[in-house]
Amino acid sequence: MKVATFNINGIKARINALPQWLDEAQPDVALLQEIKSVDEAFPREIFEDRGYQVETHGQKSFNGVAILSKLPLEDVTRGLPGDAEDEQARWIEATVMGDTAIRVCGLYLPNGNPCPGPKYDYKLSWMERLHARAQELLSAEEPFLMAGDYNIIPQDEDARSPEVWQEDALARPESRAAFRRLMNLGFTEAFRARTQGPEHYSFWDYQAGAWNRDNGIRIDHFLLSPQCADLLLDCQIDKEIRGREKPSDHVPVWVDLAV
DNA sequence: ATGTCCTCACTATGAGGA
Repeated sequence: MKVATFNINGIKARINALPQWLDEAQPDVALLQEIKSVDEAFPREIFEDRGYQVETHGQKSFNGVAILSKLPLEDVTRGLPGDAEDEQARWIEATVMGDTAIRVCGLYLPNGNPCPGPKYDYKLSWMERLHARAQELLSAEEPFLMAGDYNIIPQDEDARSPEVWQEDALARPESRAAFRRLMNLGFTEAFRARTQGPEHYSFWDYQAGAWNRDNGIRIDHFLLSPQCADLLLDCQIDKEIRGREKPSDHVPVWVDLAV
């Protein structure tokens, strides 16, 4: 089973590029971030026509996550638990009903800039809620994964120019520590389980010729529960997508699971 | 680390977010 994550940076702007990638990559499940659309305006027919079940958790203008799945989805839930006041659409869960049922969580973790400031505080508190939800899910001792735009550069090797990011919310020590605490619950970061070394990125800024200079960062991640990590066959970054017509600033990352 | 892109607003430039 192939599961992908892709921050599309707006469904309207990616109305051609996203279906084209789906047709080529043929993921069984696609976790989308930054759909920037309310649920009613999401063009679900485009994906239903391709055999995907479509579940969205959108909001106007900003954020918004979705799950596309060729396998049936059950128990879809929307919103990260832990703060009834939080209006931002950044979390969606569903159980993918293949031969082995797998709980998938799609997430768009807050950017957190500028830092320090309220946005950084929100990022860190959101990560505490993520930690709590992860603990709950781990206690079931079943295969599950949490994937999406984490807005975290885990280590210096995950940036072309780490010195530039030192004071940024994506790389600040508190951000990295929160990500490590999450990992230390027992997750496997799928990409690093298979590929070591620098020069692997999932985001290149639109500005300053970042793509042409390969000035990227790796911020889109798959965290696998122990039972899910046992199923991991492969994890790759579809880098080539960034060089296409009207691309997102992120590219898809995917895992192949022995399911 | 700004040479851009995306969305929305009391429509066509500016604000806010990344």
